[in-house]
Formats: sequence, structure tokens, C-alpha cells
Amino acid sequence: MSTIPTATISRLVTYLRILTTLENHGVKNTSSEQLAEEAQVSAFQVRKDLAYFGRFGTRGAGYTVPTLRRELRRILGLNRPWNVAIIGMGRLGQAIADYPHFEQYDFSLKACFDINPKVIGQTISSNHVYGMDALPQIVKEKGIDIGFLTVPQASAQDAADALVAAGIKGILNFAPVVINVPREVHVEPVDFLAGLKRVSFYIINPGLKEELA
Amino acid sequence: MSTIPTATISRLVTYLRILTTLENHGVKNTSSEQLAEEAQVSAFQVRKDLAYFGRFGTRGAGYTVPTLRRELRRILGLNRPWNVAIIGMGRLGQAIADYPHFEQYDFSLKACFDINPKVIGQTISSNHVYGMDALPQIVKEKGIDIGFLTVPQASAQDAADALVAAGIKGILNFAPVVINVPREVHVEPVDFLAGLKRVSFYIINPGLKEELA
DNA sequence: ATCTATTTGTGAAATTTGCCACAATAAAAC
DNA sequence: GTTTTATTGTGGCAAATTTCACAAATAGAT
Ligand SMILES: NC(=O)c1ccc[n+]([C@@H]2O[C@H](COP(=O)([O-])OP(=O)(O)OC[C@H]3O[C@@H](n4cnc5c(N)ncnc54)[C@H](O)[C@@H]3O)[C@@H](O)[C@H]2O)c1
Ligand SMILES: NC(=O)c1ccc[n+]([C@@H]2O[C@H](COP(=O)([O-])OP(=O)(O)OC[C@H]3O[C@@H](n4cnc5c(N)ncnc54)[C@H](O)[C@@H]3O)[C@@H](O)[C@H]2O)c1
Repeated sequence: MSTIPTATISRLVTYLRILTTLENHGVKNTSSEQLAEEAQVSAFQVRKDLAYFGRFGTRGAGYTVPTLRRELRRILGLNRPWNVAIIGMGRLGQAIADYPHFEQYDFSLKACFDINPKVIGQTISSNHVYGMDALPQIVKEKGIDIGFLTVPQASAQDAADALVAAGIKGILNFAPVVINVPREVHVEPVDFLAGLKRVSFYIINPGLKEELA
Repeated sequence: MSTIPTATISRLVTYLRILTTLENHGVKNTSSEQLAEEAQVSAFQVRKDLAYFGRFGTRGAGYTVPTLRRELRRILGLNRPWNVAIIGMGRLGQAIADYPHFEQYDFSLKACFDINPKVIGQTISSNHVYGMDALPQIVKEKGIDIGFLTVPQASAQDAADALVAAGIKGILNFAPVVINVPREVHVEPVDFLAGLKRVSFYIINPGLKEELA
């Protein structure tokens, strides 16, 4: 298990989602073939991705939906609660605070932060908004693991530094900029404008899309 | 120019953003070294990425910021206006309609759509909300190229089918599901929950992050 | 109990992507 | 005008990733 492709982790998330949908529909068994079709990858790929972590199927019969789902949740670390905080309670931060689907996945919004005195002290979706100076203490007290960075581009590095100093372990970066953090902190970009620009490129270069069977 | 890595396109978007920031700060010249540092990749990578599309620098001197920026905008297709529509005017759709930074990039929000009779006919951020039956006609009339898919997971495939039937060329998919479209339509996922789950994995597996110099 | 039909798990090949060294070349210094 | 310095552009190599073929194993049929 020396190294695992990033793309594999992304696909595991997709497989998990498909398994959840199957389970909700009462489906008991599945196969690499079915997962592959839903995820739009090859069946080889599904099996190879799973093989990085162990053996989860039975030859000739395929996979048991609840079992594989449980295993993938364990592999991805989703079988434990994660405490998250939002940094920057502007339009996007507020929209995310309103989003009800976290709890369903054992992600729990524990605190909100902003730098604007007019916003600090308000209550947004039944969450108190703290000032940035309270960050280290609240992170420690509430055991916050992950920060959602929803501040303007120009403030993103500063806010990220504050999160790192407070001892956060992962950052979901919504700002359209590459932020610099120590290696032990993991950053995932969620970059809407970048996606839009990629769409632009692929529309004007239709030939450059990789062929799919 | 047979095939260009997807990762290269993502990095070009990053380089463009860096160049825009540099230009706004009045910086006239730059180098693969500087771009590499800001983008957190190697200088080789920057030069290789650019080499797919031509020669843009002068040896010994580096790159001229406005020139390289203009070239990247051309390569990415950002030197022309793009007309976009939002499908699904719930919390996220509304937040995006409010987002003012589109115009700055020659992306123009031309129409909003929903399936809920209570929402249809409303005006959101000075955009009229149309019913889904109006999609084909409005897409044609207003020359809409790109659709933002912000409907619930369960409706995403249906709404995507409607977009495809209406003749849209690209989709930014905010729903947490893999949608199935013909090859000539390009889909970019913007998947917040998937990012969150990847963070979870990398927090519990700190050893699996690729080494960086 | 044996055979047949499936479908997984995996080593090896093929492909893709990234890395690196260095020749080419332009600007600056002298 | 020549030399020095700097930095790009690129061909070849290494590493990572995907694809593939097939042996191993299991469930179900006979
Ligand atoms: N609004 C959208 O639809 C949208 C979509 C995608 C990405 N984004 C990105 O998300 C980020 C936020 O966007 P927005 O529209 O919510 O912006 P916004 O201006 O509405 O909100 C930003 C908030 O961050 C706070 N802030 C600023 N500096 C801070 C700091 N150093 N520490 C803590 N808080 C700080 C501000 O007080 C403000 O409340 C931006 O980077 C934007 O590009 C927004
Ligand atoms: N709210 C967030 O912060 C957030 C963040 C990331 C991703 N998402 C994803 O974005 C999507 C939308 O989230 P939301 O919170 O805005 O949901 P929402 O329920 O508030 O809004 C969804 C809207 O889509 C409309 N709709 C439903 N089916 C439709 C159809 N077939 N055609 C057209 N319109 C249709 C509904 O009438 C509603 O107005 C979801 O897939 C969600 O998972 C939301």
C-alpha cells in the first residue's frame, strides 16, 4: 500500500455514492460491471481500485451492497464523526451553513467565523458567528477537524494560515486561488470558476476529449 | 497536439489566474520559476504545459505578463462571451445567480429555470425564472452555451437530458452524481461533498500524500 | 458430488504523465 | 562586438496509472 492514485480516492467516493443509492432502493447485490457502468469507468478500474484496500467480493457472485458500502465508508474515514467550521460567512458561507445534508454523512457543523464586526455575534442557521481571534480556542474546545474556506480570494491565504495555526487538519478551499499550507494539512479545492473555464476549453476543442468506449 | 492531459488544462487555468493577479499588481514580466512557485508545481511542468500550445516566452528573459495572459485566455476560449443558464433555483442556484464575478470573465447569465410552479415567474437577481418547457426555445433565442446544474441529485439526470436536448454544449454539474451525456457535451463536476470525503480520507491516511520538494 | 457459468483479484503489458538535463537563444554586461 | 548570464523549449527517460488477460474461486445447476 505504498501509494494510491488520487484518482482512485475520487472514484471510491463515487462508488460509495452509487452503493448508497442502491441500498436505498433495496438492492442487495452488485458487480464491478454495474458499478463501472454507473460510475462511467471500466470494470477493470473498479476492481483495481478496490484491490488497493483488500478483497471485498466473492468470485462468481459479485459484491454484497451493504458490506461493500460499509467497507468503503471505513476506508474513507466516514464511519466516525467529523467536526467542521466555516470561515467567511458571506453569501457562499451562509448557503453552505443552510445546507442540510452534512449530518446525514456524520459531518457536523460546529462553528462559524468571520472577520467583519457586523457579522460577528450574529446567528446564522442556529450557529453563532465568532471572530477570528476565537479560532484557536474554539477549534480546540469543539474538536474541529476541517475548515471550509469561503472568504474572498485576497483573504484566502491569511485565513488558511489562521486555520493551520489553530491546528486544523483539512481545508475545503472554495476560493479561486492555490493556498500554501504545511504538508500535514490536506487541502481540497472546490473551484467553481476553474470548472467553468475548463468547460470553455473543451467546448472550443471538442477533439481533445478522451475517447470512451 | 494529439492529446493533452486534463491536468494540464487545470493548471493553465491556475497560471491564468496568477497572471491576472500579477497584471493587477502592475507586474510586467514573469518566469516559469515564479509561475511554478505560485501554482505549487515544478517549473518544468509550467514550461511543458505551455509547450503543448506553442512558444510564448523569450529565452533568457521569461514571459511578458500581458502577452502570456492574452495567449492563455485565447487557448482556454475566454476571449469570447459565453452565455450561461442556471437550472434549479434553490439555495445554491440563487447563491450563484447573486455571484457578481461572472461578467468579469465574459460569462453572462442569460436565464434561470426551475420545475417548481411556485418559483417559475419569479425574478431572482433581476433574472426571470422560466419553466423547463421553455428551455429549448430560450436556449436557442439567447444562444446559451453552458448550463449550471443545481437541482437535487434525484433530478440531475432528467435535467441534464433536458439540457442536452435543448442543444447545450457544456454542463457544470453541482449535483453529487455522475450524469450521462453524449460525448459531444462536456461535463465538469463541481462536487463539494466529494471533496469533503477526500479530505476525510487524507486526514486518516497522512502517509499517502505525495511528497513535495 | 460433479460440472458449469460467473465474476473476482492480480501480475504483466501498454499507455499516459511527469521529470529532468541540456541545447538553443535572447538580453545584458563589458 | 564579444562574453556572460539567464531562462526557455524539448527530446528522452522514469514513474505512475490504466488496461488487459486469465487463473482462482465461488454459487448454482444437474
Ligand atoms: N457566492 C458564490 O456563489 C461563490 C461560488 C463559488 C465560489 N465562491 C468563492 O467563495 C468565496 C466567498 O464568496 P462569497 O460570495 O461568499 O463572498 P462574500 O464577500 O459574500 O463573503 C466573504 C466573507 O468572508 C469574510 N472575510 C473576509 N476576510 C476574512 C478573513 N481574513 N477571515 C475571516 N473572514 C473573512 C467577509 O467578512 C465576508 O463575510 C470567494 O473566494 C468566492 O470566489 C463564491
Ligand atoms: N446548498 C448547498 O450549499 C449545496 C452545496 C453543494 C452542492 N449542492 C448540490 O446542489 C444541488 C442543489 O442544492 P440546493 O441546496 O440548492 O437544493 P434545493 O432543494 O434548495 O433546490 C433545488 C431546486 O431545483 C428545482 N428542481 C428540482 N427538479 C428539477 C428539474 N427536474 N428541473 C429543474 N428544476 C428542478 C427545485 O424546484 C428547487 O428549486 C443539490 O444536488 C445539492 O446536493 C448544494
